[in-house]
Amino acid sequence: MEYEIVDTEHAFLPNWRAAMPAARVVLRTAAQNGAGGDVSIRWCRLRAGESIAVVLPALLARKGKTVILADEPGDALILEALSAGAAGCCNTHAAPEVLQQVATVVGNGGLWVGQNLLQQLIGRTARILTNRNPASVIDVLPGTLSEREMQVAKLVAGGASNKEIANQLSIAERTVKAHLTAIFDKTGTRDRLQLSLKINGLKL
Amino acid sequence: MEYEIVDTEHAFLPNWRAAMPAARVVLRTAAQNGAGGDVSIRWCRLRAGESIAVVLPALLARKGKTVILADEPGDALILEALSAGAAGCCNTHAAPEVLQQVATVVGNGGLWVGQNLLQQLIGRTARILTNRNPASVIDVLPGTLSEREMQVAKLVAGGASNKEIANQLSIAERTVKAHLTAIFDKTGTRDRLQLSLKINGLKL
DNA sequence: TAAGCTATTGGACTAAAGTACAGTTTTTCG
DNA sequence: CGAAAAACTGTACTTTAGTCCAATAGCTTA
Repeated sequence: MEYEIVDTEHAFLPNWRAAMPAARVVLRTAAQNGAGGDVSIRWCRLRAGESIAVVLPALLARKGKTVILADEPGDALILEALSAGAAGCCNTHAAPEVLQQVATVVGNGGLWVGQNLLQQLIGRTARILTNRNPASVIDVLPGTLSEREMQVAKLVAGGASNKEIANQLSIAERTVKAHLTAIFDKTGTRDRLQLSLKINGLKL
Repeated sequence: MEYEIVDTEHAFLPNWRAAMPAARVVLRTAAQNGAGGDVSIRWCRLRAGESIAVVLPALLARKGKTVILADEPGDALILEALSAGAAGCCNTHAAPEVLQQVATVVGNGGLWVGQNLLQQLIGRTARILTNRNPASVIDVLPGTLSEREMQVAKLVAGGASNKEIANQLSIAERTVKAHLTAIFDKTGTRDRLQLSLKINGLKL
C-alpha cells in the first residue's frame, strides 16, 4: 500500500514518518492539480481555520481514499469530512500505532470514525427517521400529554395546519386550538414551530 | 485474533470456514449466557424475522466486538445494529475475502458500514446538527435561495419568529416577511413550519 | 449602458394562530 | 357515587403570519 501526505508545506512530522516511512509529502496545491501518485490512501492535513469544502473536493475526485488529519478534530469536523466523502478523520499528531490502524482499516474498505460519535449520530437519525411512530412522541414527552394531545402534537410536528388536523381527527378547529394551548403549556413551547422542533429532536 | 460465530444451530457455512477456519460456532442461547470464549470478534447470525433488540444485548455486554451477519441486510437493519453497538453488519453469505476485510477492519478498531449508507446518514444528521451553518441550507436548497434568503430560512428552521429574525439581522419585520414569501415560492412550501421540516430534512 | 437581480421597505389587507374567558359531556377512578 | 380529568365547543378577542400591490437603491453582467 502506498500513501502520500498532502499538506501546505513540505514538513514530514515524526509520527507520520514512524507510521509510514515510505510515504511522501506533496504540496496541497500541487496535489489538487493532480501531482503526486496514485496511492491507496491520501492523507490530507487540514490546518486551523481551513475549510473542508475548499480543500477536499479536488482530492476526493482522485483515485484512492482520503483521510483528514486535523488538530484535535471535533465532531462537526469529522462529520463534515465523512459527509464529504473522506474515509476517516484523525488527529494530525496521532501516535504512529493509531495511524497504522487507520491505514489498515481504511485500506481494507472500512471507515475510521469514533464509535461513540457514530452511535450518537445513528441514534439520532434513527429517532428522526421514525418520528412518525407514536412511540417517539412518547419518548420525547414522557407521560405529560394525554392520548389526544399526543395525536394533535404528532400531526403538528408533521406540518399540519389546525384545519387539517380538525378534519383528520373529525373535531372542531376550536378543539385543536384548545389541545394545542394545553400542549404548549405542558411542553414549555410557545408555538407550533417550536413544538415541532422539540418533537423532532431538534431542540431541547 | 480469535473469532466465534454465534448462531441458532451448529452450521459452519463454507464461506465462514474459508474466511476464518479456526473459528468455532457457538449456539446463540449458550453464547448469550456466557458460553464460548473471549474472542476478538463475535459474529452473530441474525435470521429472518429475528429482532436485534432481542438477540444482541447479551452479546454486546461481552468482551469483544460484535458483527451481525444477516441475509441481504437493508439499511434499516444496519442502522439498528450499529445503533445498538455492533461494529458492523454484513451479508451472511459474503465472500470469504469480504469477511476477512471485515475482520481486519473491525479487529483494528474500525467500523464496517457501507460507505454510501454512512454518508447518507451523516449527511442527514450533519444537516440537522449543523442547521445553524449556512452551508447546510445550501445543500438542501441548492442554488435557489439568495444569501439573505438563506439566512432568513435558517433562522426560521431554528424556530425564530419574524420579529426575532428582524432583530437579529437588523432589518424590518416587513422585510423578513418579504424574504419569507420569496422563500416559500422558491422552496415550494406554504408556511414556516413546512419550510422548517424541509430544511431539517424531515420532509421532501 | 440597460437589464436583471437582490435587499429593503411601505400600505393594506386576509388568514391563521394563539389566548382568555366560559361551558357541557364523557370517562375514569377512589 | 362523586370528584377529577379528558374531550369537546363557543365567544371574542389579540397577535402573528402571510399575500398582493408597489417602490427605491445598489450591484452585477451582457
